[in-house]
Amino acid sequence: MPTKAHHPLVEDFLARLEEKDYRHTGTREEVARAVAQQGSHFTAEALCEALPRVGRATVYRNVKLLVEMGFLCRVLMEDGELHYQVSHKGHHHHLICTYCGQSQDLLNCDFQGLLKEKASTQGFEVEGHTVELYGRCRTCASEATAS
Amino acid sequence: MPTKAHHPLVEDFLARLEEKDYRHTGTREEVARAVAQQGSHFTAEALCEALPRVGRATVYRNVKLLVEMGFLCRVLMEDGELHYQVSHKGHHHHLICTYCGQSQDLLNCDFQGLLKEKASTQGFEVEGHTVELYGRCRTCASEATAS
DNA sequence: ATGAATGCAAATTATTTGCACATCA
DNA sequence: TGATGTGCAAATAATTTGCATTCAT
Repeated sequence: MPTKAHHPLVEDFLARLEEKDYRHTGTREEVARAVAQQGSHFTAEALCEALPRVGRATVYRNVKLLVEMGFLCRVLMEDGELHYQVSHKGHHHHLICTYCGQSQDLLNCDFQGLLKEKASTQGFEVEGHTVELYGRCRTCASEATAS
Repeated sequence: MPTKAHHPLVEDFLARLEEKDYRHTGTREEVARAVAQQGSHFTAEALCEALPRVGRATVYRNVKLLVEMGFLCRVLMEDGELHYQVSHKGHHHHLICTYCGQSQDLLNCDFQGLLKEKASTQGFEVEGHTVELYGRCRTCASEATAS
């Protein structure tokens, strides 16, 4: 018997499960809660560690579900490692700080039109895109300047 | 004793090896040649298959070297599979057709300025970025229209 | 000669799958 | 109850590593 949600992501996930005729289980709620408590981005492994009582396979199955439902998105790190991050709906891109590792979203930035226009000059119809930006965040930038 | 190169990528790679004090071996040349003969993008596995006489580990080691030297770049497919593709130096992005699988480069498209400007409003200093575009290429688009 | 490169097999890492058991509707 | 979900352990897939051997300089 699931507890009250207390977190928008958890609530939305549970609501959507019902909508899609998936079952609302205690384990799914735990996974969603663990996701909500992670930092800006995390690995499947980190989730497993945060959920020692939940089997790895189940963690992976639910992460996949969360991705399919649009609650999580995949983030490819510069070194090729795959991370996940809570997906802010709508177009957005990731600003990944290579100094402290934090990731933030790039807001108010619509490339879709520009991308489509550029690609169309080569006859290519853009249907989707991913953008990852690497660099240093405000904090790390100011620390570098200070020292 | 290595043969004459006959392909810019192979020649450039061999030249750079010397420059960096790596050894110019027959195996390295074979790997470079196989890379040059791949389609627009390929997996490490495909290279291994094209080079049955070369050990997997060696293929991986040399792919890594090619990436470090900037001759190859990683391409993340929509399904998460990692491919490689010959890197056209300078900024460029990939147009990956999800219908036929071909990848082409998006030319004459400099986002760096725009990206930096947008990110700077959040105090983020962009140092690098990746962009992958998914959609359909000219050929697949026209086929879809025709049918 | 001697240190780097290679091949092979074993080790890792990340993820998926089969199946018996538990749980939700 | 009856299907869906879960845990576990085994299976896979992708990549890396250890080490004896080979090769380039």
